[in-house]
Amino acid sequence: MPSINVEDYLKHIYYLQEEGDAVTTSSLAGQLNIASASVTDMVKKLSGQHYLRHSPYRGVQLTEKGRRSALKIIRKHRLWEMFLSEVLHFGWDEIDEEAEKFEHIMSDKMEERIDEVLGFPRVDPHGDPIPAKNGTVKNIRAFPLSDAPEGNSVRVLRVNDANPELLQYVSSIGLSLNKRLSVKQRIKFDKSLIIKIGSKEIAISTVAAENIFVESV
Amino acid sequence: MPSINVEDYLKHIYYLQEEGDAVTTSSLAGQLNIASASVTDMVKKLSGQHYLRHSPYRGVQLTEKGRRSALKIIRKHRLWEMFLSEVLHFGWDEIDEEAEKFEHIMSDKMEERIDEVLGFPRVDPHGDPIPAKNGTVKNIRAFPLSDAPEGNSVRVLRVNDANPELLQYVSSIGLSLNKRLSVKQRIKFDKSLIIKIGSKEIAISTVAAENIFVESV
DNA sequence: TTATTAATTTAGGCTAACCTAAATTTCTGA
DNA sequence: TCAGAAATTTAGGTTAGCCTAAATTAATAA
Repeated sequence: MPSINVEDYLKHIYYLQEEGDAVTTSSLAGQLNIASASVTDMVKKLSGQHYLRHSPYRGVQLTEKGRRSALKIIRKHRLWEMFLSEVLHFGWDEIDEEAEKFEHIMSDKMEERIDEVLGFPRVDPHGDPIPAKNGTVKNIRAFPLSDAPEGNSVRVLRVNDANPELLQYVSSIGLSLNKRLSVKQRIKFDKSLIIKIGSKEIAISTVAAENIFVESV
Repeated sequence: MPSINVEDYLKHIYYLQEEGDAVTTSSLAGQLNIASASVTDMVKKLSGQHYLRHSPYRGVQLTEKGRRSALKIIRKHRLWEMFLSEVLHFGWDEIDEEAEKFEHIMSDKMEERIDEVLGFPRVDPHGDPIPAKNGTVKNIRAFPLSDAPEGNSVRVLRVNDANPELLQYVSSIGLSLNKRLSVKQRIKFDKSLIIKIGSKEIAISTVAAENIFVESV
């Protein structure tokens, strides 16, 4: 049984790997908010236990064993977020932090019960896919709103949950999962956007638009 | 904020104190399943933080601060048991173990949400009182079934939750909270009892009878 | 190409909880 | 009452994760 710490390392490595870049000691240290030297230690340990491969000075890559462990935790995390949202009525800006702790102590039995109670959901409240028990993850085919061409009509599929303030902001302008909007204008100067939601036109910063993922519609 | 370990010590000290006997190093070590020497270490630390008073070689006593911390944890534990039972339909023999982990990471906000969802329950699924937020605990006036005189009619108010097998056994003979029964006969030889539940007569061991708490009716 | 900078690893330490073995104190029963 | 047994504490050690500072390797820009 991996320790809570090991689980956190694996989860963050998986996330970084998903973003496409190489997973380096410092990117991991950044995610976990600890010193790089500590990461090096742990990475050696995890490599010894075959959770990942480590080329010194180059980076890290999950093995199949590591990937499976990471997905188990991510599944529990997202199911628990869903539960907090649906059953205990927590806001979508609160659930990520709460779930950080629970994912590690949720028994497999509780995972199943919650899955049942929720009706076997496929995505969490931010639109992130919930990995299946067999390790499959649905690929969400969405691109960042910041890449949408002028005039495009799109639908919100996912919002990055890493930043509670972003989530609050997104709610406050009337956006949520599956809402439609269109890109009125792309401002060259600062790369911000003017979007139209319903009848309202709203200016949105690049940074926000980079964290809202949409599909054309 | 007390650590998970500190919380566990305080909780078990509270339980032992409640049983009436002096709380000794070895009784605590027994509860926590660790060596006595380790308990001595921690007790010194907790005494330094004014959670308890320690007379070397004599025992330990919670301070008001320690009592309050213990009750906070016990409240979370019992609310969580209730939630597992009512919402996730876990059996009463499973919930204690599950709750052991959650009590330590449940935020105050989640505690309140769960309290609400459950309708502000006063007792947990084993009949143990749920301490109020202000630190009050309702005293359950029940005596062990093993003390009930022959011919007495009683009602089950509480069952000791420390032993899952006992709980399974109690269910299997048709007993649960608030069920009525009467003591048909007390067997002198081994101090076991014959009780009548509905129309069934059943022999029950002393050890079981000592862990079922009832009131006369 | 090479010198500087940036990233990574190594070395040496710390802390919280645990352990065993040895020393000390308290309890108990003849 | 006092000697042996039982309980407790002290002493010294372990492990997992973290840290800082120093040494090493890789990347980059003149």
